[in-house]
Amino acid sequence: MPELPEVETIACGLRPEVAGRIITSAQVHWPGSVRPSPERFTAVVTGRRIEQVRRRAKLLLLDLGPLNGDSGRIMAFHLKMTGRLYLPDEPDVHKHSRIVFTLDSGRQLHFEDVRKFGYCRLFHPDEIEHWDFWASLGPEPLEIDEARFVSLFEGRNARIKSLLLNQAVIAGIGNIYADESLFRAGIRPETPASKIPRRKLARLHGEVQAVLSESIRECGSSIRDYRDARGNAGAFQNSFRVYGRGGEACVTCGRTLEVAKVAGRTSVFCRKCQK
DNA sequence: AGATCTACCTGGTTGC
DNA sequence: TGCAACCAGGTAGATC
Repeated sequence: MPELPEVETIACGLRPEVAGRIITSAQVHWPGSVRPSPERFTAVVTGRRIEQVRRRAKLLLLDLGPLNGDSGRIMAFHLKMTGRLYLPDEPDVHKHSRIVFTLDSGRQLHFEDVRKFGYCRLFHPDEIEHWDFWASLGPEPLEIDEARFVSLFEGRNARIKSLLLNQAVIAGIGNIYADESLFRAGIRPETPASKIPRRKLARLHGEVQAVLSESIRECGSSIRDYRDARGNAGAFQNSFRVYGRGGEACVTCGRTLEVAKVAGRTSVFCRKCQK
């Protein structure tokens, strides 16, 4: 389930292989994975140079250069839960390959997605700002300072975990890093943000940044589907303190970690260490 | 404003 | 072994 660190890892892995390369062909194997239509999608991207590989929130962006004097395009991938973007060693079409790009280097770039929740959308550079999802995205958690971070939550009655997961409040955090950050900050996921003292929100700012940075350093977390651009697993799952550990002992106090649904998501926390 | 539910999907796991 | 039920989770959209 690619969140910010996983998408960042994929972007870094992809960059040296695809930046500067020209897309010589694109095949769409599942129409629902692309917008606009597969015919249009293929026609628009073919022949363009991939100029940059970027990330914004959980979106992986490929900036495509102009063709025949037009404005260039942005390809925005959302991997959702099971999406993968990678360069297989051998050209091939796998069972869940939804889009296969062939590059002028001879290598292929695959967008695989078992559950078909992910997508790739095409935009004109000045058009992406009008995309509702893009326009609604909150700040990047690694670029925001403490005061601004705290101000995102102050006076809000929603539960803190719900706000952390809300991409319009802060962008890029999903279930894993929400639970891990809240554990480290000593805050229970169901706590209304307005009830959390300022100093604890300040601490949460530090812990969110620490968890995300550590995970990026470890090339992300691999649970089931996630792999980086070269097909390798990340290692941060070995550092999980609460996610996926319901019923096990808290690493800090030994108490049994509890599981609850908060904001509709499975949430794991320690009743003793998180208040 | 915010919570809750459903839909979108498939594959792995669990339980009988 | 077979098969059904359940779970994972990001986002949109509807409803209260």
